[in-house]
Amino acid sequence: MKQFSIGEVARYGGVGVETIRFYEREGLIAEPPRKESGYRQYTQETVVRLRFIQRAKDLGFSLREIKELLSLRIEPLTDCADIQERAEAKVRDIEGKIQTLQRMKKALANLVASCPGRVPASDCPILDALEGSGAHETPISAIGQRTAKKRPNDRSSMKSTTASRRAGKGANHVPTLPR
Amino acid sequence: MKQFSIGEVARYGGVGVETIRFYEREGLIAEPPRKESGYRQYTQETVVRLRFIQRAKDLGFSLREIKELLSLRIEPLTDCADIQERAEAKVRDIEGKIQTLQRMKKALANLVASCPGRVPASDCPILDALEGSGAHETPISAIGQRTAKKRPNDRSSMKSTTASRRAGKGANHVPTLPR
DNA sequence: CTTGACTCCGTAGTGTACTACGGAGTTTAC
DNA sequence: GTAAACTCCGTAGTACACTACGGAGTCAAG
Repeated sequence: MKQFSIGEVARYGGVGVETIRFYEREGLIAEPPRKESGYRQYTQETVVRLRFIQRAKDLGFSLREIKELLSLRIEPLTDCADIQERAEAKVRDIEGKIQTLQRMKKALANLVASCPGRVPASDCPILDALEGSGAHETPISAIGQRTAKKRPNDRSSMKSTTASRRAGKGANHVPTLPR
Repeated sequence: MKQFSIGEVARYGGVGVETIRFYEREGLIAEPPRKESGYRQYTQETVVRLRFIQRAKDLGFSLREIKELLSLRIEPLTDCADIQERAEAKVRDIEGKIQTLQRMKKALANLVASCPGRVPASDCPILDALEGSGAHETPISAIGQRTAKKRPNDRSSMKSTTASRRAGKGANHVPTLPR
């Protein structure tokens, strides 16, 4: 059985040497046996696995998700419906991102179209819109990707009352300046 | 002239207190004068500026880009064409992202559709495709967002020969396993 | 033998955009 | 007065996915 060094496996797997060690630390690939020198000795299976990882990344899966897929791959009770469900969830995720990007693009394109070009910046409708001033109110604030960041952090659990109060007002509610 | 504390300006600007200090460190907002206590004293202008930042973020601009827009806003020689050009560039950037996401979605949707559902994972066409095996070759590898990461790092300049050698082979070229 | 490429390790760093902390001082409402 | 909320600061940490380093040992080709 042909043995591969880490450099070889990196080359055939389409990643860097450092990345291999990183994936090992993250549990995406197994630590292989070593030579007396301490050099890692891989088989072709690791190359296959690395290519799986790259392809899954290309489809938008995160390393955590890929790790789960890899586990399911060898789980005896798994059937294809489970994998399918994850792929469907990823499709929905991607669709959401596309929607957000489409909204951004549309708003930006409108701003570009409203711009007469050769006027001073002080009269620029794009800047006016960003400033929230100008003749028409462009609803920029409902466009962006400002979703709550998931922070699975022990320390945040003690501050959850603050988060609850904010959430109750709608995620993007900004108070009006007092006059 | 009404003065605002950092908490007030955060509330009206739609960001957190920590974020304000972060923006100050990054140069997105100016450090304001202080009270004797050391407390920051803001004006309404900072609220306006924070809202500008949020709206620009909603449109997909990075903080660095927003900083530049904010500079252009007060630059006497700027005309609107300059702002327009940046907005157009962002539209193109977003279009590229949408394209990539569409390709991902299509590939995933095809995989989902090819899945019979209730078969063992060992016969799953999704996993087969990710593994690069199976009856038909799905071109996953041309889909993803694997662009070269810009790493403006002094230290990388000494290793540029390695990068050059890799680039010359096409960004996604992976050697074939020897048989 | 020599030299250059490669390998090892654990830490630190990159980029992006925040967020939290600890301990101390200040402000505000009851 | 008291207590809670607020402010300060600089550092460290989050998430994500890598990437580089330094110094020492190993390997392979000339």
